[in-house]
Amino acid sequence: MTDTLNPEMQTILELDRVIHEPARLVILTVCSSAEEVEFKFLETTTGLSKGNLSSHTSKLEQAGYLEVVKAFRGKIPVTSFKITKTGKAALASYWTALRDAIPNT
Amino acid sequence: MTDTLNPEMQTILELDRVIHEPARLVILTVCSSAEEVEFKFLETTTGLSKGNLSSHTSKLEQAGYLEVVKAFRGKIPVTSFKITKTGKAALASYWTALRDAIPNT
DNA sequence: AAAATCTGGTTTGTATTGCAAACTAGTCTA
DNA sequence: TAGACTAGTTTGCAATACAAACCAGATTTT
Repeated sequence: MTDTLNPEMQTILELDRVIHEPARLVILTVCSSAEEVEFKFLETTTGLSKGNLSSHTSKLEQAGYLEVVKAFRGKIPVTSFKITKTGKAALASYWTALRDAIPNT
Repeated sequence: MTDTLNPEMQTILELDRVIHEPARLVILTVCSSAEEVEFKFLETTTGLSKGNLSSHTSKLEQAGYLEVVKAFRGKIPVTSFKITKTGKAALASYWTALRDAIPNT
């Protein structure tokens, strides 16, 4: 029993809270595996409510992790999301931090 | 591009929020690696404020994940924590869920 | 022995969040 | 042209995370 927390635990305390929220982690991870992802797709696949999804994507946009692309399909508005470089990097180091922290048994 | 979220992402959306909070994850993980852990020890090692630490441990107690042991060392009160069976189980399945969700690259 | 200080926490107040219900803006249908 | 549908945003509220303030008692100082 020492007096210092092991480093992995420290990194957990410093995890990026924007990404740590499960809904946003999923959104970002989905976006990281495709060129561009539509709002509607995220809504149906994640099961998040529109409102909830909207605020999480806004937060990810504000953080600079997601780029929001507004377009029309015919006359119908379609909102899509693209992960940014910053977003990719942040996600990667989030996963890395976690991977290092998980007890390996 | 399908219409179903992969299962790992689903489990992320269902993560135990009591454990997901970084402070509590650290507290619980530390407690899982020792018979009994003192408040003071957690305070100094984690760097959490007393108040913050107090409310997180209360929450873990309410969830049935931690047992709180109140005692005296001489005349000084000492509060210690022991992880419960439920707590151990919850922590284990939290880690498992995460391990399964982490992209393996 | 009174006052001040220290120890070990708990409670309170506040700002931030996560969430869905309600709303907005426009399109399609009867 | 009224009503329903699509695609999202905004609003209101309950729950959090956090530290400042507080409390009970032990110890030290004057």
